[in-house]
Amino acid sequence: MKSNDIKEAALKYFTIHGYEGASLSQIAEEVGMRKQSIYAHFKGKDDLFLNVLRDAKETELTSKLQYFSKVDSNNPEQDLYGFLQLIIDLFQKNEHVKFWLRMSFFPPAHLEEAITEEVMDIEEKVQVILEQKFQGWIDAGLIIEEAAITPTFAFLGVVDSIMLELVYGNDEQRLKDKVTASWTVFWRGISA
Amino acid sequence: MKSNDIKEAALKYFTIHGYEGASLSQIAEEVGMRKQSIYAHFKGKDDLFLNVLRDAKETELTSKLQYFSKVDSNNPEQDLYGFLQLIIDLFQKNEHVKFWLRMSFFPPAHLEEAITEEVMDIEEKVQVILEQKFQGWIDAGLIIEEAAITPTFAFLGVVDSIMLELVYGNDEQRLKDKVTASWTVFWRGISA
DNA sequence: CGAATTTTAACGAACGTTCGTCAGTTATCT
DNA sequence: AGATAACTGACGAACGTTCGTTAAAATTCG
Repeated sequence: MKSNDIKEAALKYFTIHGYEGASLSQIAEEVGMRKQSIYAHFKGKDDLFLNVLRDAKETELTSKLQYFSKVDSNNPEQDLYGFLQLIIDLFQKNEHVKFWLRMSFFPPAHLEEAITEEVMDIEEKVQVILEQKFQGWIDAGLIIEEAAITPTFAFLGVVDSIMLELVYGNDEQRLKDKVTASWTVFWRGISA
Repeated sequence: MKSNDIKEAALKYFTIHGYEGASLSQIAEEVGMRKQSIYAHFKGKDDLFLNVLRDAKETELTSKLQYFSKVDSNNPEQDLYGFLQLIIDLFQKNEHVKFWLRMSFFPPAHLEEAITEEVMDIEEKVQVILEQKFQGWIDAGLIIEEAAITPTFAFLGVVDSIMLELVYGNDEQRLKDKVTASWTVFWRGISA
């Protein structure tokens, strides 16, 4: 399907240059066609963007949900650290994640509403699952006894900070060190 | 000085729409002049942008350095939590910070090198000071005995995650909860 | 002091370029 | 043959930028 090639190229340029900075000419050139031919597949720039956005959302969502449905151990240390590694792997092999991050926090103004809706949808689902997990571990006496929302938010914070370091991403060693540091302190801060 | 009005308006539009999405027409209109008049004060769009960038850098740097030179107590809990509050205050009353954050992580491609240089300069200075502080607290037995870089990186991670939440910024209560959660877990994870 | 001169800051008009988009035509492929 | 998807050509609008000009403010000089 040629539409997928277009979306792939669009993803690349939207990620690097943002919505306003990405031009249909560049995207078309990457695929090996003229920019007008894109209109045989999409209604226009917005339509193309929103399609890429939804693909990115699905990648993001299913990867995360699948991880937590797969692992079901009573080993929070392994599960949580594994999730951090999943994020790192996803980010490095899948351009969708960087695109998703950029558009989550700096969306094109005229599409902010549509984007925020999708972002909040994921955010909420992940938070709910994470909170349930933590509640289970608290009940099992595996981590400190407190409101489940506390380790949930703290962990989401660790995830965010690692994603930022991934975006920054010009120093592999620094990334490893920051992950190790954040994880060490976080785990000490919640383990019973 | 009219130049400052221009820079102020430019800061606003660069922050909201990014480099590519901000137009000189809009910026000029905000100040009450035509876009051509901007060229009496700046060589062009790049020159205007880099001037705004350097202002933002100075605000960012002096605020942070000043905080750590002012407080010199043996109370890391107070100092560190105060720093988080400083970040939040700065962000909410000063548009420079959001601009700085956006351009740090998603710079316009053709200015990436110049921007990265400025960003790394701040990053490094803050890290050095923070690491010295932590070393002092470790030596005084106030926090866990380990390599000073560990709490430093972990704390920088907390700062980053809070800044992201500030950018996201559509839920004041959620911000407070995330700050509280991250801080609680972090502090428990490093306090002796 | 007052006149002459330079500097500053704004302007309208226009430049060449690129943007996203639409219409009509040709080529490809079942 | 008919449908799909590519093409060429053209559109108005906006972009950043340069030009020449004007009016006012600041500076220099007789």
